[in-house]
Amino acid sequence: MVTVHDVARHAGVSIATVSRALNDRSRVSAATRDRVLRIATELGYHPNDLARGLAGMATRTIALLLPDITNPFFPELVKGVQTVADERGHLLLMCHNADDEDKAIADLVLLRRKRVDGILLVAGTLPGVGVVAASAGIPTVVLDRRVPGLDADLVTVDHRAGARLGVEHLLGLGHRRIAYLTGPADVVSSQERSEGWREALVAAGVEPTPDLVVGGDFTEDGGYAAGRELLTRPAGITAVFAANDLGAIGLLRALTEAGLRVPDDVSVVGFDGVHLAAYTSPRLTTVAQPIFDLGRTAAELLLNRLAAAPAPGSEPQTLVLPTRLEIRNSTASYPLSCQV
Amino acid sequence: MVTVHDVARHAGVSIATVSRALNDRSRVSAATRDRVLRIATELGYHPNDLARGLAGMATRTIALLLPDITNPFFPELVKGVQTVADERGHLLLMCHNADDEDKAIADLVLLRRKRVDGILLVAGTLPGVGVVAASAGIPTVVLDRRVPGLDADLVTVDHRAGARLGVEHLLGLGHRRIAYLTGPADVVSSQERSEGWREALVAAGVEPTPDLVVGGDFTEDGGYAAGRELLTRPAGITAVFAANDLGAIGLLRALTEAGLRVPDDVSVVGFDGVHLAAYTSPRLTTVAQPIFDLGRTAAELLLNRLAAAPAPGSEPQTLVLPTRLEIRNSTASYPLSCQV
DNA sequence: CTGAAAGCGCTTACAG
DNA sequence: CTGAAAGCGCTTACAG
Repeated sequence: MVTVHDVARHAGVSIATVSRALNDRSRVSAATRDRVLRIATELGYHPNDLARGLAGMATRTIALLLPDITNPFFPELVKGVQTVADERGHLLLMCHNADDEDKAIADLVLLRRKRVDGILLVAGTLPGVGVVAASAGIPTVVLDRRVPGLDADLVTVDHRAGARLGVEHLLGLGHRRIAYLTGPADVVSSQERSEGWREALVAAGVEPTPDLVVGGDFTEDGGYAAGRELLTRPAGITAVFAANDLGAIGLLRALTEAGLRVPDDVSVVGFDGVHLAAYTSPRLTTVAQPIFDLGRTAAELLLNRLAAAPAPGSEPQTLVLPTRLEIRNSTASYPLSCQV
Repeated sequence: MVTVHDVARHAGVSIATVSRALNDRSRVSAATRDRVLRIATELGYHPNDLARGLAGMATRTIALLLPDITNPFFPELVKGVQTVADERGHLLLMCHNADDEDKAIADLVLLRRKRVDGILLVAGTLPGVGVVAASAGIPTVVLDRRVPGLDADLVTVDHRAGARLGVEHLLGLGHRRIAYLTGPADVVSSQERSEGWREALVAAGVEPTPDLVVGGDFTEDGGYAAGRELLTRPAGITAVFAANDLGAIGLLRALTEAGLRVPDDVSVVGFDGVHLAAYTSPRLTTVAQPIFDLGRTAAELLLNRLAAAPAPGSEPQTLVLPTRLEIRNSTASYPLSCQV
């Protein structure tokens, strides 16, 4: 490995000058800098980031902690983050914790040892107690879901308002008996979407009775099981609002398998707006989040914080991006529908 | 930040002893070691990996380079890799290059600076020339797709044999005019699947004419466009073999939209066996790769290499895992089908 | 079993 | 503008 010493020797300068030429573009003569740079290139010099970090420099590395890599929501989010990281010359490291808080904490411990500059945290089902401690002192932006107790910037959408949007669409179509396919019980965003469903129903004078709620977990499997369960209920359901698209996809399959037609017999609305939702059969009407922008915005917020002078008095920021109802082919008006 | 010096002072020993107690479990008395360990915990000591790496130790970090995070194939692969990394106490870093070789090279350069111990490389469409150079000297295992010129271990499936499996299934059902939905032209695995399709047809006495081939790119969008294109051809096609599941999903949508029924009017076979393929409508018959095991096996191979004494004479290994035909509901026998 | 010292590759005041 | 020196936090022969 070629080091600053090699470059210094070949250039006939000290290692301090090499370092300055490489980093601090100000306090070195143009001629010297050019020569050093040229020789560094000729020699195939690559700075050792470990040494750099040890000597106190930023590592220009941020980490993204993902709770669930299987949900197509996250790849789209990653793209948004990646775009910004690339633009600003930062390396993006991703760690996957499968919604396991201990794994997330372990990742955080290791990332701290590596002296990452900042962290983008998608909270998932994490209660956050251990995570809050493990991320202490590292600039952090939380994505999509709020972590109780974490005093960090947050970028998210208004899940509750989004859910109302979806349910109001169904109400406007004439549906009254609108079931709700939940996400995992301990995920905050899932809870908020649940409240949105409830509020929209109540506002329309419909009682959100327990027989309208069926438990899911944000996966196709969970949505499928929920669909099978719904079919056994004599609830007169004509529409289902699903807490996320992946669950809706599983639900669609259960309904279709049972011989029901969507949207002729039952209407279905999803949440997230993943790319895939445009390819289901029928194409899924859904409450779309600006997923890419969510990632982009969070990354920008983090990198701006890192670039700014450390301002201890600055309040944590919350950015709420808008959702949008994407009407496709899985919803139809009630008079034209039969009941489940 | 508490350092070895703090621990040493509190324990009344030298930093050398602290280091030994922390790492080398042999050359320190049990009593001393226990005391040091206890004090390190009390003080909340966390070793600085930058310093460790600088001093010559392994970083216990491996990186996974992904060409396409949107394809659900990759999340399942990541899970396999992650499992092994966790078991063996390594941090897994993921980098996404969106099939852009320059980005992959940039990642490789940065990862080298960070002194990752080894690399898992999913090659994607990368021609590999620059990548080969950028990964030189770092233990590397290539996943899924061969990189011409890279003298590294390879874990993959026999794409050609897998494709034959899928096409033979259709031939066995009585289909003759079997179209092929390609992947990106420069992806090796896509090319090999294409050859499998061709071979199976030829072996059955069917000529693989150009009007049977339609171009895709492994995405839903590509599959959809290909489906629209196929519909305009007077080729008498009764079945389509798709180079991957995601493409098949887009194809399904184009066919369905045009009023065709799958499998009654057209049979469709995919490739990959992503979880999602069990949730399409109809459920997709596909040539399944052991995706999770692919990731697991590659990670094990890499970590075994890292653990072993550096053996310069050791030949690069190639591990070929079996594919399996997963018959679901998107294929039916030809006599019962009409033509496109 | 344990300590003093050198060294990993860099950056950054401090002088000049 | 430039160099000599100290220091970042660790590990590892080398002595004892």
